[in-house]
Amino acid sequence: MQANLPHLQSIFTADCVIFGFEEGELKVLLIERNEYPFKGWWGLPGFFVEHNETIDDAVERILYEHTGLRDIYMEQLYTFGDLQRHPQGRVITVAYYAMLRLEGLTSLKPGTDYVRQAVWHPLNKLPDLAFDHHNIIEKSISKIRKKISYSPIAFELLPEKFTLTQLQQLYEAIWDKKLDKRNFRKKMLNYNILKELDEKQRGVAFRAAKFYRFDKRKYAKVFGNELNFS
Amino acid sequence: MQANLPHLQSIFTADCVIFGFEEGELKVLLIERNEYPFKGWWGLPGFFVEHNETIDDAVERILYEHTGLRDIYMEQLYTFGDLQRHPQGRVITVAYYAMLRLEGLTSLKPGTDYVRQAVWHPLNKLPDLAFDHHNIIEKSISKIRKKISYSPIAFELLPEKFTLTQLQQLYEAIWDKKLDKRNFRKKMLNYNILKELDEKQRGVAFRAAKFYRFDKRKYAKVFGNELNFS
DNA sequence: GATGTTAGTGTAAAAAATACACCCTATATT
DNA sequence: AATATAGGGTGTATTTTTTACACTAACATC
Repeated sequence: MQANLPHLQSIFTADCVIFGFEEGELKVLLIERNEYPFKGWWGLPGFFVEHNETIDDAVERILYEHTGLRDIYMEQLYTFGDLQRHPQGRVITVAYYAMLRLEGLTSLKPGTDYVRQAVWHPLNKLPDLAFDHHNIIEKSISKIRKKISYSPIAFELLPEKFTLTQLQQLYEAIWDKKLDKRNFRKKMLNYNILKELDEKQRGVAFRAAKFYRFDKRKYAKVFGNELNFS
Repeated sequence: MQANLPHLQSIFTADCVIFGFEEGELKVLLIERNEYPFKGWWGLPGFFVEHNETIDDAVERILYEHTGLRDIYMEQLYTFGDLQRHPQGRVITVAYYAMLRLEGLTSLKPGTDYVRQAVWHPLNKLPDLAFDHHNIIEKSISKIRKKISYSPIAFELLPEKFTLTQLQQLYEAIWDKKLDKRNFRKKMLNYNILKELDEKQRGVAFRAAKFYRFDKRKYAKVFGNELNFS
């Protein structure tokens, strides 16, 4: 594709799909590539896995180098190994995903020349992407939809303190579907994994909403075991 | 570990976790290795992925070479890349799993010298296994437990025609838990994905049970969409 | 025809899910 | 000060789903 392609450093890489939620919208973290192939394109943070590091370590390192984000718990999504996914030959990539609270994470500083900038993009208006990254993002979304059905990963995407409306909007964004306010609240509160705080919203031009916090201990009790059949 | 280790042909492999169900018991397909490392040990069918084949193709080829099994739909489970999982250095392995009807699959013929024999082993008395294969099997089981909660993959593990009791025993084996017969039947029949056949068991020393068949079309309608929230 | 073994069935009670509409309250506007 | 605006917050009746629970039916064998 381009003259001065770098040598392949290994035949497998790790990619990160980082989701964030802000203003009722799901976003994904993309980087602008500063290196061939796909120089100048947007893509997922991702790079070669070194020979002496585990994949888990690699993906953490790569995310940090590309975006400055640290200590993000990522889960493995899928491994992609199509023959044409990389223009320089078959490169297998292990994709990981994570969900983040988007408060205060607006300015991201890449720590490598391979990346020009890292920017949150709304999921419903993504640019063209390098490699098969569109495909990887698709797969992540469908995994998240399933997962949120039986485990409240949603909390990862919200600030520490959140209102029930924010929580509901998040579910609505992930499922792309309106939910009933009263039923949603009833169900959520019945799980008993939310802790009501004394605090309220401030400076809003309408009745202020109560803040809630997610109770990790209770969560483990409720969702630690499998779904029930009988 | 051993003198004449073969050269590493690539740094990643694909492993197969094949589950079968027979006589109320879950089984997994293991091979006896005829090659270092772990010559003489039991392990999962697995081998190197060639440079010009997709992982999906590789895993299908490997399963065939190791066991003679063909046209088995396998799903990707997880990619394992710990530094110590292979004695010759870091080898990344992509594990796939599948579930099979165990009728008539008793005699398996390996087609490669790497494998001495392929044998079904009951899940609850596995021998010591090569590499991290115990770990891989563990992870497969927990995936199956989750998956069966929201999609009836159980049918893959039963013969074409099965009785409701067989179906129930399968669920009980996967969940390691007794279920109520009446409730189980009611629920299963209510899904409307079973077709009652005219046929009955024959030659059994007690009241013969009706056979059922799994209706794929109806299944897609019922389980095609996600779990519901509101 | 007695025995043993699994197949097959119903109902009442409890729990969960759903559909649905109005008043509350903090600010902004006039 | 009165009013408008916009989201916050709540209850109930109905339906659906889940659960707990025990006996008779059918068939082969002795």
